[in-house]
Amino acid sequence: MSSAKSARTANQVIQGALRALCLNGVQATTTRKIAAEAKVPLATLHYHFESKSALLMAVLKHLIDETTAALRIEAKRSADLASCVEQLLRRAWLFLIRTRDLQLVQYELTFYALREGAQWLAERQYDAYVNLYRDLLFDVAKQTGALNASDCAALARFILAGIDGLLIQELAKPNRSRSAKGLEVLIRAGQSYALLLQKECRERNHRRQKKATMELDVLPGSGQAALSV
Amino acid sequence: MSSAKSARTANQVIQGALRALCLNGVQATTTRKIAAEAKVPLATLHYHFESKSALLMAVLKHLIDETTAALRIEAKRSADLASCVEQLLRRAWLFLIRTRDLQLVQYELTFYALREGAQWLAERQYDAYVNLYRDLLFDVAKQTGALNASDCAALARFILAGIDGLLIQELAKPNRSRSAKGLEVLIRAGQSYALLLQKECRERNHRRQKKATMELDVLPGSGQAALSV
DNA sequence: GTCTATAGGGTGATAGAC
DNA sequence: GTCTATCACCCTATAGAC
Repeated sequence: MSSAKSARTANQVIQGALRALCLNGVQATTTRKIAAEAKVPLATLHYHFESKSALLMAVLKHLIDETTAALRIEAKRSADLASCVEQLLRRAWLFLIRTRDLQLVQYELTFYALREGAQWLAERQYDAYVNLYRDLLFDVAKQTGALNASDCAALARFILAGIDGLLIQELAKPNRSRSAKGLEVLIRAGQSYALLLQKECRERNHRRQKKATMELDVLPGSGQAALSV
Repeated sequence: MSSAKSARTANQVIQGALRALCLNGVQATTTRKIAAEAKVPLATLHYHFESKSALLMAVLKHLIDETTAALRIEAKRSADLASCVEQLLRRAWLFLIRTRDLQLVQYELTFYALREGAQWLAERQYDAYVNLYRDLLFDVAKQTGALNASDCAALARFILAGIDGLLIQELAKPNRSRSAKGLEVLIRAGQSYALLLQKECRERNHRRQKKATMELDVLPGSGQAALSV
């Protein structure tokens, strides 16, 4: 039928796959189990997806989109960078813990992607999360002029790494109160790093201004800052 | 033949499994591929290991032991806690990057373990790394009396999480220079956290001493510090 | 687009000779 | 302890009717 119905079925398959993956893990998830969870005949999977691998990659893409969207919505505007870092980490952690099973599947699928020649998808995932955190930080930072975008990206990478590390510890050996303490430490570390970056940023600006004043009637201008990625 | 020969064959199987896992990933590693890599007949696997799953868990155990042993050897004595944190992180990172493929397999196997009812092994892995870092830190900290063992464990967890997060980023989207910068940030963060813990530790000691002096001729003693895990 | 039935092959595990 | 041969099952994917 129409592509609307088709898309609905494809989505139904993805949802079924997600349930099957949560229940069995990537290793033990077969197309038959997916079809059963999605309540579609086995052949329907292969009509909508080129292969099992392609279906699982679609699931990972879905998971990335859902997670980043949820975290973006949960984010609230903060007055300063320090409280932004704090709120961001607290809300992210709360969400990730609440969706523990999905996060476990997401890690499994990421490693699966690395093996299936879908490195691009792992990279996309990485970018999606770094950009998410960077945007949320920059929303606040640009108002106070505290940090430029690339500094925000560096801070975002630090936060992402911290969250990943903490989550993996919680998955490997669950202990909520230990993780809660770890989160507090991470918040402080993130705030300290933000402060350090701000100081460096201010110093760069001062130097640039001084240099610009000195060269004002020597060179015809263009003091654009290089933006390293 | 003797159990010596038997152990040698079992080890040969583990080495073959490791090679097969590096080449194919956990998902695509079959007992046949393992047998081929190990140059043993298929049935030999099942004589030495109860099941494929048991064999893979043995591989993970082997990997944990090898990694912790290597990192322990690479560690050098440091004069103070700050340089201990730095050296520890630098050496660990260098080793992990050099053995990138093994680390990828280790992550895959850990998640596999979580699905195979071998949560205990994931916990053992977690403990092995936390204890490794804690011991290396405490070796230095106890000499200066800077930190007690449980503070060292907290610092160890922070370091472990940071390393894990950094390594996952490098696996998902490889970029050595970006990771190198991330490592520098992590070193500073670890050193800052160490300083914070030292300050707290000193304050605790002062309070305890003051309290002990005040209570000297009121109570009969026992000011043992509680050690939380 | 959806379904039933099945092809074609790979899987983990084992029996039984040596 | 080691090996060959094989079992019994499950896998992904597709052919072809509707």
